[in-house]
Amino acid sequence: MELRHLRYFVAVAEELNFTRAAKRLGIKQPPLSAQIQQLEKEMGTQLLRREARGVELTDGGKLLLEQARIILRQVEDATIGVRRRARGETGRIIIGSSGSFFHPLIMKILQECKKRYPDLTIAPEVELTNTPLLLAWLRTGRIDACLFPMPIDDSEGLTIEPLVDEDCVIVVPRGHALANSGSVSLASLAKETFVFCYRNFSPAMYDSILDACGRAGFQPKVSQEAAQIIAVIAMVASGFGISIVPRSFGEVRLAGVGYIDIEEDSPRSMIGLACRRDERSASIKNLMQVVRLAKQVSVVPA
Amino acid sequence: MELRHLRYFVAVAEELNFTRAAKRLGIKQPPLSAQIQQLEKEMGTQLLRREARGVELTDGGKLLLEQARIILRQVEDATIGVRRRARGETGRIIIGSSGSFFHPLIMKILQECKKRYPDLTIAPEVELTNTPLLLAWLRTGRIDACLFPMPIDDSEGLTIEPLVDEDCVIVVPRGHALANSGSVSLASLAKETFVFCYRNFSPAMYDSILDACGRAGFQPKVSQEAAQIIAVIAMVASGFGISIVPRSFGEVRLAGVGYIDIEEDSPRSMIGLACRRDERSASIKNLMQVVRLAKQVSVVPA
DNA sequence: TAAAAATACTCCATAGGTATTTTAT
DNA sequence: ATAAAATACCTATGGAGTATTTTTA
Repeated sequence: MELRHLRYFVAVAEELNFTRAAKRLGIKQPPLSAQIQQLEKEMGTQLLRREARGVELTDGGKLLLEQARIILRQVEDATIGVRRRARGETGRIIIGSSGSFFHPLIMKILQECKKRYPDLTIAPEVELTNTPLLLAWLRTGRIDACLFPMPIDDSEGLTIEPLVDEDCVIVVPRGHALANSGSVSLASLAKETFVFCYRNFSPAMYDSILDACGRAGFQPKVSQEAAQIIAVIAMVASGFGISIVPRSFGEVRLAGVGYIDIEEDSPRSMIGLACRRDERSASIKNLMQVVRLAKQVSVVPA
Repeated sequence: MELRHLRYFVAVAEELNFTRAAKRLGIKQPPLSAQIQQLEKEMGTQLLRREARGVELTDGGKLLLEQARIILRQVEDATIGVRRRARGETGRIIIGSSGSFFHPLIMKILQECKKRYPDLTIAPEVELTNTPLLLAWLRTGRIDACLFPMPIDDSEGLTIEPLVDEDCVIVVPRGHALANSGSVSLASLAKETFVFCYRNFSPAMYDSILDACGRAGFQPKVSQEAAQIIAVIAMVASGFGISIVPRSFGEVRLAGVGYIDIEEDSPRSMIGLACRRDERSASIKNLMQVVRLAKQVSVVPA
């Protein structure tokens, strides 16, 4: 059986007249009769009762009419769906990230993507992990794109779109000596004890902070390490020490912590969106394109 | 697009190799390539990425593979379904009846039908009505088959399969003079007042009862008429009079009534199943056939 | 170099057209 | 007598086969 048989059958079943159906189909009556006879032979039963005035449907014909309409509709829908999928307008992108990112630009990009491609789902990879593993996941295809703290040591084979470049702030527990300072220099933190994320969580940020401290003349004493920045802030609140986090984490208004600006030479936190350089999926290219455009429009140079 | 394109595409998508797919399809590789190229042209996008070692699916190709499998499955299912429908193994038969019939043979036939054709639904016409209207409904196709009290005046164009032939019993209210009689003659009811169904409800049964009374030497005095036999029995219970109903209605154990046998020359209640003589639907023919066979097996001559 | 798909062509099966017959009012 | 489908036969599109080239790991 071919779709032609179904298309022809639906025409005859709707017109209840071979001649009119043939005209509607743009073919002549005899070949139409022949095709319907083929179909009846394959079905092993009559589908249409030929009466003197037109034709009527048999029980089998009635059922086939229903089914054929559904099938033909589905073929059309599939065609449209495949075209949209190929254009990257539908589908599901799994996007990874080491922990949560609070920068408003990231939210803006996800919103913009939803606006342009409402049928494209951007799903976060649920398992939280660290940068090296995310890199491996991106390369093997477990995830399609990933938010990374930049720079990445090993960006071989990846396309990276820089997204966020912000400074850091100091997190101190309520009651700390510096809690009421408007801003302080890094050097004044030389005697403090610190809580940081494991270096693996984000080598780039870790090194950026340690480099800045080095330039300020000290090596921070680390009392405690955590697996996420949120956990770091919670630990600061619990008195494990102070910490340095990207400015956008100042949004996390945990009871018991305060944020202080860093006077000059703050470590910078940079985040980029990465995908495989040889990526063929239009949806992922669309996402990267949205990032590129959104930055142009909204990031005002400081 | 034709189903051929989908069949070929599924083969290639599953083998991920044109040559093997062609072999599986029983055609050669070049025409298979040509068909897939046609499909890609119609879809307006690449479906398969041809790599040196075999091929891989694009996003659009992945979606089409899913959809094509569904469509091809649906075509197969439709084919099987149409064949079954044509054989009368599936579908829905609307069966009419004037009121409820309690004869066990009727139940037996419905059960037998369910057993032989489990996917064939026999649905009762819900609107209760009378014999002449049911006849019209059967002729116009509102119902497909109908249980009728026999004989029918106007059986033109119908096929009728006799189903039940039983005698009648007398219904009396509790406390009636005859309530404890084992059996009585019709003649002894000459002075009673009666409750009957409207003649239109079932002309055959009405006439059968009146004829029997006539032969017994009296014309029953009718105090009240009802639209269903069940209602008649309820009215007897309420003291409107006595009545005569088919024996199988003795199953209706309404509080306040008793049933008494009729000594010789009882009116007979006959029920037949009718369908249109020119009926083409195999399912309805199957139902009639079940009636024919069930009678042969189970009706033991008295 | 080898494996696999694409290209170029040829052929023929069959979809579709034309003319006519059959069928049932 | 008419309307409509079936039959018979012809035409030609395009699906499939054969031979060869191209491509890439």
